[in-house]
Amino acid sequence: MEKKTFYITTPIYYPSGKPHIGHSYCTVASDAIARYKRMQGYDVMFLTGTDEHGQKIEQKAAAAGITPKEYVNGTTKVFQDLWKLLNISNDRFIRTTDDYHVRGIQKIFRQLYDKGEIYKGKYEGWYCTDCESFWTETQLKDGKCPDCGREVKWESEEAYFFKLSNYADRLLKLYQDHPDFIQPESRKNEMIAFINQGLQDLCVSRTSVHWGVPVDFDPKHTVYVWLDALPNYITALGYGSDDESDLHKYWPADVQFVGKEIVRFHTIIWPAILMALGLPLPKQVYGHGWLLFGDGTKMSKSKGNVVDPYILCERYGVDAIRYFLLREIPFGSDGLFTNEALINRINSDLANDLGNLLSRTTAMVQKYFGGIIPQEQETAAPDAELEAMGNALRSKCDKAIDSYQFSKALEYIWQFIARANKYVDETAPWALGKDETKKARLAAVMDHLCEALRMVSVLLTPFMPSTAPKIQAQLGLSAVDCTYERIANFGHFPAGCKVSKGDSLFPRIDVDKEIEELNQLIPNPATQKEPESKVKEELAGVSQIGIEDFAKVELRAAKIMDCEKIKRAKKLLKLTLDDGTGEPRTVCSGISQWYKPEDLIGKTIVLVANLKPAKLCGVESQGMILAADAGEDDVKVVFLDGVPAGSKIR
RNA sequence: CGCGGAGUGGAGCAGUCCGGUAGCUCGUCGGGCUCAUAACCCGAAGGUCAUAGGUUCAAAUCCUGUCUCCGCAACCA
Repeated sequence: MEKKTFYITTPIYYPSGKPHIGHSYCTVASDAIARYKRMQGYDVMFLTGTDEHGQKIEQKAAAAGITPKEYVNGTTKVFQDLWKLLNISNDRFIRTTDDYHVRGIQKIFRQLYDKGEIYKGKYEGWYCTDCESFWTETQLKDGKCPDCGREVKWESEEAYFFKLSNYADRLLKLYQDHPDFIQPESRKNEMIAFINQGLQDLCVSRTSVHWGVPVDFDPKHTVYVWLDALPNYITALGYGSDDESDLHKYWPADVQFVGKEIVRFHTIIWPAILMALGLPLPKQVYGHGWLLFGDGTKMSKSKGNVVDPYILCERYGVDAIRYFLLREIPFGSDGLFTNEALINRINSDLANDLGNLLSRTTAMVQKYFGGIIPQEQETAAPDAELEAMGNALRSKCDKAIDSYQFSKALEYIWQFIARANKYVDETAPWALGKDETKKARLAAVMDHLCEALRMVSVLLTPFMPSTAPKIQAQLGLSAVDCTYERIANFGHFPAGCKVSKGDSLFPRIDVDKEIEELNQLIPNPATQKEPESKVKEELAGVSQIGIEDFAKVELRAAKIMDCEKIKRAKKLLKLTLDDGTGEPRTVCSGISQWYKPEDLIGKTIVLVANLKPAKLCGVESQGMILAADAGEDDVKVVFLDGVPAGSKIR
């Protein structure tokens, strides 16, 4: 009989830098599912990979003086090495630069074009010739290219578009007919709201980006990220190649794990592409939460507050990290990542509960029976409760796993571990050991403890793939004793196992000492100050100007007549100024964080009077006022006292 | 009135859809045990469930207003 299949994917990561703990989180979660399903007997396909095209990579490579391909060869290797370190059991690893993927994408593009799902149109925006980049109005800095600061022009570029706008109804129907398609539930409403705002057709090619898959029938176009990256989930299975057997075997995916920030792409664009191709849709897209730091900020490369998975694995072991990620944070929600929480979990769950249970059990079997539990056993009252819990354990975990509630599954396992520890107390084997007539009872107690640990070890295998075998080795178990089938219920600890006390699974960590050392290794983003060098750089970065340049700036004293918050804006105050001309003048200033309107009314400030007006949050700002960056997160407006409005300042 | 999430004992969370003794983990305090990684077991203290109203016999849970925090969007000219 054919085995049932199970296809699970992670997003393909963008290798423009080193992977951080957030990448690890999603991948470890997927791995646990993949391993669990394999254990249950599924024919599993577990895919991860890297999204290697695009302008950012092109630029990074250029900066490094190497080709984009050389660049991604290096960075992708880092990802692959990390997955190896983290014991990730992916069956395939797709790189969007792989030949088969490129061919698959070209075929998809052509197919959609032939079907009329893709058409040629114009992409418009502000264009910087030097950077060969389009920018939206809002990306511009001072009306100029945010990258190089040069002038930009309103230009249009020929581009291909995917008729995403045609799919709104079908997508809404999809969500309605398959309520589980988007998980967790709360994200679904966001997607519905997004669709109801109106879907635009999607630009799927660029002529300004060269590092990507060329459109084979129009090679000056490069396939843009959506149509390049998303279909990796099917090109990895051979879509568009000579051999599509894997596609037929595994597609549609059973679940696709993605970060909540890309749920939109995976639940709107991706299904629309599949509909256009006439392919079945994934059964579920699961948007997991983010790992946040103690101060609640998101983990990201740009903020430089990346927790290094390598350092963590090196210090605590891979399984401890895997355990923490899956146990601490309910999968759908955001969670805090703190050193304290990590060490606490390791100490209390892994060292005290699990490690210590194994340690005390093996020590006693060795001490009382020389390592082999006698078969002559006598049961007693406390046994029943432990047995009952053991009997229910596997199905409880199955259920939690089926809804991807890792923390729940682990919680059940730990409830059982706690029960086993309590069982030791109830049965007091050290007392039994002193009485020769109680040997049979003692044997039963040891058997129960070893059996509990056996079941635990099997259930932990998907989560902690290197710890589980260590437990089994100390219990003297062989592989055939450690299958999913053999933990359906309690009571199958094999006779004659040679139990021996081994090394501690997880040594206890001295919290205070460790935190101190960690903080030196991993800078705490909450307390870390901006590097001083940056300030110096900025000072040095301003080149000298002549007085004629300064004369171009018209500074005038102006009195604040009125001031109010701009409702839609978080940071902006709208100031009405008397600049001496008699005409009131409106200026916006991003200082609402530091000043209340009533604090400002009546004060006199320095106005940059000849600044080109700009629209901010719908309000035209005719100039700017001077203020000082007084510190890390502090701004002080420059006030003038006793100067008539309109006075020139030089 | 932009969209969304959240406010529950010292900390982190569950419970909210489907009203009915406020629960879990860690921490604190007291006790027990000694097989074990000073681990394990038992017990206790500690919460007006952000706030103000409303519905109800009954509200953390439903409704309305308010405040605060966090993402996203849009702006520190």
